[in-house]
Amino acid sequence: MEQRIDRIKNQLHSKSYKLTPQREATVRVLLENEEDHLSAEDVYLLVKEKAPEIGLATVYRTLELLNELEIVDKINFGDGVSRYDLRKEGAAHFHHHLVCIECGTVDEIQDDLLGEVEKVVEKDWNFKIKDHRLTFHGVCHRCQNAGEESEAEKKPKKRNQVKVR
Amino acid sequence: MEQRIDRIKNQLHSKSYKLTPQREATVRVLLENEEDHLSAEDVYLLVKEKAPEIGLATVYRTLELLNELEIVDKINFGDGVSRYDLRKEGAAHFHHHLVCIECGTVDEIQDDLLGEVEKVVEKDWNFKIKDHRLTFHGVCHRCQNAGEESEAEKKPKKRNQVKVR
DNA sequence: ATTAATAATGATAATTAATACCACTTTATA
DNA sequence: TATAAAGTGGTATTAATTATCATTATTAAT
Repeated sequence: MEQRIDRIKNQLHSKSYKLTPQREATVRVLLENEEDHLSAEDVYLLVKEKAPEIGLATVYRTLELLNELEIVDKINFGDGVSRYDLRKEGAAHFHHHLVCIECGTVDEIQDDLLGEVEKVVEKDWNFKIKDHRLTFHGVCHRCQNAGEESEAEKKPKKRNQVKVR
Repeated sequence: MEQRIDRIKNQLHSKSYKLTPQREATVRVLLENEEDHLSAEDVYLLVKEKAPEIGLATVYRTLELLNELEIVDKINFGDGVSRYDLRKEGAAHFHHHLVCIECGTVDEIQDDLLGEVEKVVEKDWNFKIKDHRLTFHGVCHRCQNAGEESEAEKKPKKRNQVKVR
């Protein structure tokens, strides 16, 4: 965790930005909720718990900055809000997502599924790929088994689930 | 064109919706601009040229309806507006997009690039895929050749290009 | 055909995510 | 230290979308 913060600090410094306390608090929230897909509002509320004096505008600015530096990726699952997803360190490509249309959960796929596809696109369409977004919408393994599931096994819904309107 | 409208009319009727004059005007705009990726506002302005009495709310409602019936797909390229894209008739899957970060143009890929990938996802993640979104961000063939291009060849920018903030 | 119920529309108000603005504070630099 | 530059917080503003509601079609029932 601390090493991760240090590396992010260096990334900022290398572009002559500072890791201010507000920015650090924001980064910590992102790290502590790495498996989630938080909206700016979500991040704001979580940061406020630890640093109540922070302003919403600063959170937006920080997320925008982190996005420009490719520390986070801004994604949109079609529910009206942008969400911010930390890039995995050392990942060659942005990961993919599985959005469940039943429960709203978003799972991540870290595997590079698009290697071959990207070769085809670059060659056949003469398109220089810089980034990609791949999201599948469907029914997750949990909801497929929902009938067989005992009451005790049912996981509570999380507050920051994606809910497509 | 007329046959296409007829089939859409039937799709609506089969779910007991009517193809009202307003809905038909909206569908016509979508058909006449099939290669574009219009926002609701874009559609509204174009419909208004032919049927000035139409209201913005009706356009939004119609697009929402067409989306539910899977006649159009609602997509978001990260520039803050939803765009509406007609499904190709008989297409097994929603097509893919190439968004140019230089000129903002969106090109479409009709080929099914994800057949194998989807098999893997369904099997390895036990995820029942209903839909997908695949977008590549990068530099289009036109912008890669921009230097070699003569003044006369430069195409004017289109009004409804996607411009990522 | 007339009426009652239902569906659809248009105008506009309300909502909400995101951005702009501006006075103030902190940090770096001459 | 002074002085510029960078960053922040609060709030106003913008802009996309949705909600509301009175009015107008359309359909179904009598």
